Amino acid sequence: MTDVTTPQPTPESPIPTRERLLRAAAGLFRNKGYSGTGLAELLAAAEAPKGSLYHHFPNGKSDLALAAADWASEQMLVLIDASFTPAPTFQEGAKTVCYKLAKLFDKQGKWSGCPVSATLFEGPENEAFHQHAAKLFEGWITETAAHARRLGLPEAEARAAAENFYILLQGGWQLARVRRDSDVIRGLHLQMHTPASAPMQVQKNN
Amino acid sequence: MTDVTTPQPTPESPIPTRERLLRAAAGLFRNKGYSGTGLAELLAAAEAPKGSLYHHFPNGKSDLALAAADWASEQMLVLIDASFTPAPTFQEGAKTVCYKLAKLFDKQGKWSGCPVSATLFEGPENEAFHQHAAKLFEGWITETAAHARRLGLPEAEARAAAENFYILLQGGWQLARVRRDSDVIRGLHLQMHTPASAPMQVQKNN
DNA sequence: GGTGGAATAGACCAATCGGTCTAGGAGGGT
DNA sequence: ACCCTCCTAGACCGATTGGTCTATTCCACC
Repeated sequence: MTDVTTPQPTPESPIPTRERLLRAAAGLFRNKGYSGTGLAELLAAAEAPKGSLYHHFPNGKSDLALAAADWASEQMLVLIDASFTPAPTFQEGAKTVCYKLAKLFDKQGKWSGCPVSATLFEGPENEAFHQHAAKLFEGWITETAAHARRLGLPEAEARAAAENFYILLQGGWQLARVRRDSDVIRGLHLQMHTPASAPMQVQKNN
Repeated sequence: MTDVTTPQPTPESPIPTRERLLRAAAGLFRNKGYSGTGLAELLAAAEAPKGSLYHHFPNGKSDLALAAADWASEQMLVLIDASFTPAPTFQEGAKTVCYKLAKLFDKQGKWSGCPVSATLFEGPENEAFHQHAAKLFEGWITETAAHARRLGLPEAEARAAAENFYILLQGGWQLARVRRDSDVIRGLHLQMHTPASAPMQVQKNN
């Protein structure tokens, strides 16, 4: 979830080809979709020749897409953990996730979509792609639910809260993208379903 | 938002070519994305020759995409109006929208994405595409906000409630798609942000 | 019945697609 | 020095892409 767009081959840390490919793929797929990204463009962005691609990912574009989705998903999990672990409450953790994501969006001027969905939703109508996406998404929810439980939410509510948070995040992500306004994401936590909290008042930024 | 996938040239109502193209485009783009859909496949689905496409949409695929997004958006607006107009409260209207959408998904076995975002988010990085998508999305929100106002929500809350509903809908749509489970959408209204309502308890389907 | 525009039909095109394949370079092990 | 393996490099391929163009059909109108 860090800077994805630029491979930036820093002299002291020459990013290995395989990871350059992953980063370029994740970045491009997020912006232009799986089928919207050509191999030529991808290889140019990764500064890698075609031979390297098919060496590291024998099945070519589809292999790369799955791996790139994994990579991006992992970044998201790291962000989730980093946000919830030090949080005093689930609400606070969720808020931190929103703010971190919003900040990321601001930093990298591009308004990319969710990497996993962008990569895997279309692509070939391949069932493997769909199941892969499903697995990654459920991973986010499961991880979030674990934090919810740890932070004191009862078993039943924990999973529901995680799902709800995920839904808000995806929807907000999309609206933020279409408006190019990261404040949409920052405001999400105010909308969160809080089963046993005080009645909240609407305080959006517009 | 009705049956999109099958052009079905019923003998008594021979759907005009232009609309066959729109339906086929909306249906295919939802499933495979803009760049994931080839003209050949599209024309086959619409049972129209290439000449007709470029007659009705001089700029070809991109023109068709914009028009198809308009068409799909209009269907959505109809569904929104049909749901909110007879509703006694905003909550009830929103619930109806969810249920109608879920039913549609069940009926047409395919788990397509949101037509507007699928069509317009990728596609060419074209700025026109982005602005078109933004306009359509805001249209949904504005329409929903109008119903909210009509149903008694104070001005400030009306727009926020509409936005929140839209965010939930988009997020839920995506989760439902990845799980192939329309109940996700049916359960959305329970998650709705209800500024001044009684505390709600979590009642998800799993 | 003829005429003109709207619409249909599909052959055709350059460009690009994803993918294959061979050749060469880099570097450690012996 | 030699080899062997990992990786890079890009020429090359058939298939498919979106788009153009000409010919033909259809039908309302005079």
